[in-house]
Amino acid sequence: MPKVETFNRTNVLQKATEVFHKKGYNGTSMQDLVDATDLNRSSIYNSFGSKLGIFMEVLAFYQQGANQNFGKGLAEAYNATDAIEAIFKLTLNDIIGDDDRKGCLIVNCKSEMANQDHTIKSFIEKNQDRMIAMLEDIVSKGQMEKIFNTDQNPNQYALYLYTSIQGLRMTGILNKNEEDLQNIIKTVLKVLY
Amino acid sequence: MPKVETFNRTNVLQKATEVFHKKGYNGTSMQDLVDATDLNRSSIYNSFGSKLGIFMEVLAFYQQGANQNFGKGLAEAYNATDAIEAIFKLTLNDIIGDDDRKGCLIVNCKSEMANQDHTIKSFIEKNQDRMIAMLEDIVSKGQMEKIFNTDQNPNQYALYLYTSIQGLRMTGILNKNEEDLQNIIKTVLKVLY
DNA sequence: GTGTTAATGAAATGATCGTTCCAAAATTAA
DNA sequence: TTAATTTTGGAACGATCATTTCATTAACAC
Repeated sequence: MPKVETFNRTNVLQKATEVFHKKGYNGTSMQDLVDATDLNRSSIYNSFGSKLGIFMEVLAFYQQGANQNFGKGLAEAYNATDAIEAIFKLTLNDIIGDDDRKGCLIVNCKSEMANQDHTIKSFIEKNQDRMIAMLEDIVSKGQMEKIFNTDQNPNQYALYLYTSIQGLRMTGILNKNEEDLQNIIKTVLKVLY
Repeated sequence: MPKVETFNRTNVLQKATEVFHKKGYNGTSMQDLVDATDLNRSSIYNSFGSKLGIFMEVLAFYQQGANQNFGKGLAEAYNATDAIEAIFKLTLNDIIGDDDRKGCLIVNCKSEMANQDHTIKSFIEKNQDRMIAMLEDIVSKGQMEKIFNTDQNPNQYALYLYTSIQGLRMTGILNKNEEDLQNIIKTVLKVLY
């Protein structure tokens, strides 16, 4: 019956993610998206509804990529130490690997929009819940394995680690020295032992 | 000779700061500033040059206010423990006291613009240098007083603390629970002892 | 008071904003 | 091949963007 969507949706989201990541939500125009995706204006609106619509899909796309990375890292971890170090190592690699020093799209989005748009706010709350659940799980296992201390409960340590990751992403925007960043991570994790 | 500037510059910067803080740089329009400051468009351009011009002054104004707060807190500190706790306590109060949960203007600005505008980037680098110098000084004294350990040198600890403060500001945007935030701070500082 | 100078008010600048509209092109079921 | 359906291309929408222009108003030195 109908003509089918011809473009590669993943590819388009990839391109759109790059633009939003580099320029932020308010700094990105529809024209920027048209240029980056090689899609027509109408096609964007037809497929994503609005600027906020495509941005929400971009956020989900970005989050999915990060989750996959974490998943792989955790799969190779033999104990809680490996696991938590994998999380921070992947974050560090993401920081070091980005020559533009854009920071984390989700952290940036939180800073730009969480206090203004309810849809964004609740997306990020869910993202936070997932991150904290993951960290809590690692801490919990580490405490059962007697590798981590029990000075704080897993949820408290998870919120601490989540906070540290956000701080790391912010610092990574201006500090290019890998050794410095590794040192911060070392200090952050020391309290667990 | 000339008619003199009639408006209260501090008052105008105060109002402009509120707007930029709430909506971000790209989210704020010149019309927003006209409405908030009760100044005429021409007067804004006449006195501040451009949107980026007034924003730079807003950043300096905001930074100055924060510095004064830190200064007062540090003046009352008898030792390094008091000092570092004052810094985090003031940060916590700033987070808790803001019902809009806007986060820190400078952290937000870093996330939005540091990778795009060179003037902004260098402002924030200087701000970071000052913050780290202040923290380094506290750590240094604490180590001399034998209150803090010497596992890391003052500069390394300072960067760690700076990173933690940024993380705290990000977490504070969505987490309203003061107890949780205090707990994070406790965990952050534990590594020093 | 007069002359000088700069701040002000209000309108207008061209560019760009996000979004819509509609005819044309393209795809599939029949 | 035809009919049905939806994507596409491109122009256009009104609104808003940051900035400029200029006549008017107000303050100071003399």
